[in-house]
Amino acid sequence: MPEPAILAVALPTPLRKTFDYLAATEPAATSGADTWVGCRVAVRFGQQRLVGIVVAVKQNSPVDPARLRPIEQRLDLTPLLPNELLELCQWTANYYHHPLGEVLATALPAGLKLGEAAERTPVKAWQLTTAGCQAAPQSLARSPRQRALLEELQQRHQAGQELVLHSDLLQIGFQNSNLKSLQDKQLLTRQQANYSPDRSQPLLRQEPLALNPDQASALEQIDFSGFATYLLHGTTGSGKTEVYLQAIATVLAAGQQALLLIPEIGLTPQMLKRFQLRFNRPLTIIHSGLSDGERKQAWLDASNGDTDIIIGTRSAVFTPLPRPGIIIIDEEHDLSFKQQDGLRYSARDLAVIRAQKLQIPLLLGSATPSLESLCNAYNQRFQLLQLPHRAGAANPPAIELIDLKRQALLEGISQTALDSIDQRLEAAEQVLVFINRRGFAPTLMCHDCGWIAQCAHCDARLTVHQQPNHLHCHHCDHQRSPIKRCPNCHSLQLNCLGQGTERAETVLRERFPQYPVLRVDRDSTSRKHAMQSILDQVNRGEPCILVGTQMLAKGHHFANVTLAVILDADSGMFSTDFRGPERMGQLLIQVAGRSGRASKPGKVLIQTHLGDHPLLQTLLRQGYSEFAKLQLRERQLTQLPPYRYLALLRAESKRPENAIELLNLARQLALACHPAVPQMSYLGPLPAPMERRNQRFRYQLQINAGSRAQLHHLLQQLLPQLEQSALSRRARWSVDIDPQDMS
DNA sequence: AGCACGCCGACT
DNA sequence: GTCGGCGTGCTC
Repeated sequence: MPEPAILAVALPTPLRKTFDYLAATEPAATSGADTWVGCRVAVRFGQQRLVGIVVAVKQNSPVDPARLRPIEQRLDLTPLLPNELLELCQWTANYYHHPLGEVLATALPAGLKLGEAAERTPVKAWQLTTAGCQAAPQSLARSPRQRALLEELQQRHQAGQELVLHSDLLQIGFQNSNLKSLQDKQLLTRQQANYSPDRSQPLLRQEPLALNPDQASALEQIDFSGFATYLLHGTTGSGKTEVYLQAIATVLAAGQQALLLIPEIGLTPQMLKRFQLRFNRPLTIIHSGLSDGERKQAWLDASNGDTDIIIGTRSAVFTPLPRPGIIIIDEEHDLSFKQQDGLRYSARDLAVIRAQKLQIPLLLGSATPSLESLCNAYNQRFQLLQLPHRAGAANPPAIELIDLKRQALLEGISQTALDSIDQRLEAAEQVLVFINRRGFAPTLMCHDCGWIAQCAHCDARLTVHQQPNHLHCHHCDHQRSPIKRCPNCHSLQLNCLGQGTERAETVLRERFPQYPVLRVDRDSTSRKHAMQSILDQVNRGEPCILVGTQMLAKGHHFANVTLAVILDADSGMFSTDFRGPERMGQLLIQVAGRSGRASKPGKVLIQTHLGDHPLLQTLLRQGYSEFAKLQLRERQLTQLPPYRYLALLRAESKRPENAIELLNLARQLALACHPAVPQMSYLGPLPAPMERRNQRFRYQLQINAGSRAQLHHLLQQLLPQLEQSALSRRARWSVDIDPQDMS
């Protein structure tokens, strides 16, 4: 009898290694070594039962054979993860220095991760009974819908279709009650069917739009026969989506699948509708509102090749694609493509690796590409495609700075801005007021003694909210009742300092009482359908003022907005994060893009105290590309990404010394591996920008390297040593490769 | 991470 | 006398 094979299993634990188990011995379950890899197994791990994934089969193990346990159960007879995805996960684990088991757990939908059967829930379908096949439709003359239904089913039956999907029947206009009636008459029975897509219709449901020369040229340059990354830099309103649609049409026509990644709140109903109306092909959307069951279903549909277009957020980069044709990332600069906890991966960067492995094109689109991507375009790693003009007759908005120095302000809004708002409303047009802070005011201060309302758990001020009236910490979610009297000097003179969306809303309502003021931020849109009802009202086109945060800057199309006012352009320029200016530039251009998209000319007013700032001036006078070049030059001079490669070691603990000592050890170990030289520098341990957050003290050690290979080599040596130290258990710590947010 | 084991402080 | 705090060690 041959010895049982040994399986290397990746388990969802923070340990950076796989564990060896003996394969089950029943002959049925051990048919051929190859089929093990990519299958899930249930195993005992210490005292717990876990589900892991077999990543290799071998004949012997470095572990004492007596200590090897057999697996408890084989959960898949055929690999759940195709080789290509498993390799992508392995690459991810290496690159982000994260345990493979946790990478795989991130890649799989929750149900499959926990060991549920990899089966799709059968869909509801109907089948005619013998009586139903023979029944004369005329016998149902008294109920025309039932008669029509019977005729429909008999027709399909004659065409050889036994099972008809419930959803198909609803879609062509039949009601649940019609089906129920025929069921009661025993003319049909309920069945379960496996979903199988109907691709008999022509690919296009709707004629594509005519491309302008820029769009046509961009599309022509995409080589669908192999791997390349294309950076589609298209001004807001230049028609990027049409390029996506036609690129997708090309791969669908070749019988392939398309994967489109979008930012977390980026998928507007308008855009979704365009994709649904364009193609007669199955389309799956993977969004945050899906239940675990729906997620599993979507994943398995993609895996079985039963869906042709997959639209999803960050984690959808791990969707299986048996017939891959293209990957597209919309708004590639968006921060939400980088996961900010646990496995801190960038879906954009993983997409590059995946497209390369799959030998398919990757299309990155943005009106404000990240400096990383622009740099890759300039050094020929990405191919730059440009759409410099707005589609149709739309002209770019006129952008003006309002110098706030010496200006009288009404709660942060200048007279110039108020006058412009007035004009636009009088002209029956709409206005957008952007302010990147929710709540009423960011600070509550005692006028008599200077006391400031602080969060009890963080080094942060409590934000004043008035709807409902309370104080709220935006960093740890701590809330408390409003304060009327200063706890320090008992004065009643408590002042709200600074502006938030609620305050801007209040002021604008008072100043423009005859027009509706609609606030759009996380608080005002948390109720279900609240966002939709606001959008509906705006789309009716009547004059109104929209006040809101970043939520307004993402993707929406407001045909009648002709003025955008940015209340505070300065905060990004003073940010502790070196990416602050880049983010601010992107935000300004994105907000500006909301104004005047149709035939009406748009205007953008930017309030600032830094009117002469060279970055702002370049952005306004020469556009985003020149602004980006200026920023890139600065990054080169200051030795920062994309010219250098960063890793951030973060540590936090209730007692500050635990985190600091851990990072001190990390620094020592790092220095032992690689002394500090210009090619490899260490910064820290330093307190994080907010030292105390949620009752924990946070510190970081930044490693700045001139080459990726050196950085990874260092971490490969450093992390196992760090893990072995007892200090590593006294603080929570994590590694962030290519950190996007340094806080 | 989970879970067990082990060793000290304030409770029925 | 025990319940439970968290420090330490281990998981094929």
